[in-house]
Amino acid sequence: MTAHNHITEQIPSAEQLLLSRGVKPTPQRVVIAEYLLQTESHPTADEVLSAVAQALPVSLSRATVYNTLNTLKEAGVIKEVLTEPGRVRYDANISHHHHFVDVKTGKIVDIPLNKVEAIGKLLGDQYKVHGFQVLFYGEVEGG
Amino acid sequence: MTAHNHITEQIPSAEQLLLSRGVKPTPQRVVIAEYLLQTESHPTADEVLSAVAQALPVSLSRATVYNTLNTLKEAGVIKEVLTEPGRVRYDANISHHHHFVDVKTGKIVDIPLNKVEAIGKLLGDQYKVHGFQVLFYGEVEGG
DNA sequence: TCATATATTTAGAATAAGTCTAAAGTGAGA
DNA sequence: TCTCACTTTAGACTTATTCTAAATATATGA
Ligand SMILES: [Mn+2]
Ligand SMILES: [Mn+2]
Ligand SMILES: [Zn+2]
Ligand SMILES: [Zn+2]
Repeated sequence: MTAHNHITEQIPSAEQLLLSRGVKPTPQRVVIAEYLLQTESHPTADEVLSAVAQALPVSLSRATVYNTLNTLKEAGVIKEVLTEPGRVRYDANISHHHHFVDVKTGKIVDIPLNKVEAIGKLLGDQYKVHGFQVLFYGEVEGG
Repeated sequence: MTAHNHITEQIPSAEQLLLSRGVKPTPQRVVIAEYLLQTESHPTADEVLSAVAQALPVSLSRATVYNTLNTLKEAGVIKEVLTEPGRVRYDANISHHHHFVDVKTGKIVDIPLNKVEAIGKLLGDQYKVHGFQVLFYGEVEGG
């Protein structure tokens, strides 16, 4: 990495991330991971495809986007976010955090864990909470 | 309602519920509402169809199941529950409560609000919590 | 290097949940 | 009884996602 190469500055980190999780960093995987790492928009597979297709010199197929998203998810690089029926969204923020869905704009923003400590109380003035849902995953005794 | 008619005992309550929400209680709607009111399984549309199709003297089409589930949801009789990609589940428990997904069996059980008050702490010995997700719906300032 | 094995990508077919359409059925009131 | 709005229906359609089978690329190692 040279000092004047400011465009590819962050590429090594996505590559390193994939390598550290045992995922071979192909160009398609790297560019998808980079896109997810720099956005906060929680995009769908389609949104990833259209955002990344032009940024890639080589062509990128729909199947590869889905393959890559599933590979990254299984490797723990990204997480699925389910907010509405029929579409899966993806999030490179794999820390234990939560999401706030703006029902007006559809935007999904991250909520840090500490904001949720007192879940029955207000989130803060900037959020008008219509409702919330807690979804647990685990095992029940005698399930 | 006669004293010896123990089979149709609960039918009036589903009918009354639909009437009270401004939904015309057709036989198809009543039988679907009854099924949802008596189960705790959070069924999908397909599961509703196969559970209810044989219990109904008249035929029941897939489109009517979807129409009815959407009608009941818009009328506030039932709620959608999103737990996994690609399938919507339905819940006649419209109280503000939460869900616990058993990752072993796939069963979804209700969690009352008070259990969730201290969300960072354990749910209780009978639940092994692998993780949880809080999903807010509302509006963000400057969204 | 070359050969070969393995992994990845690809286009397009297939699947599956859900919606739409247009026609037929139903039923409460005029 | 007639009528009109509402409901149900079968099947076509849409859309997100997965599958398939062939083509590419990458890695290994003789
Ligand atoms: Mn999508
Ligand atoms: Mn289903
Ligand atoms: Zn997030
Ligand atoms: Zn429930």
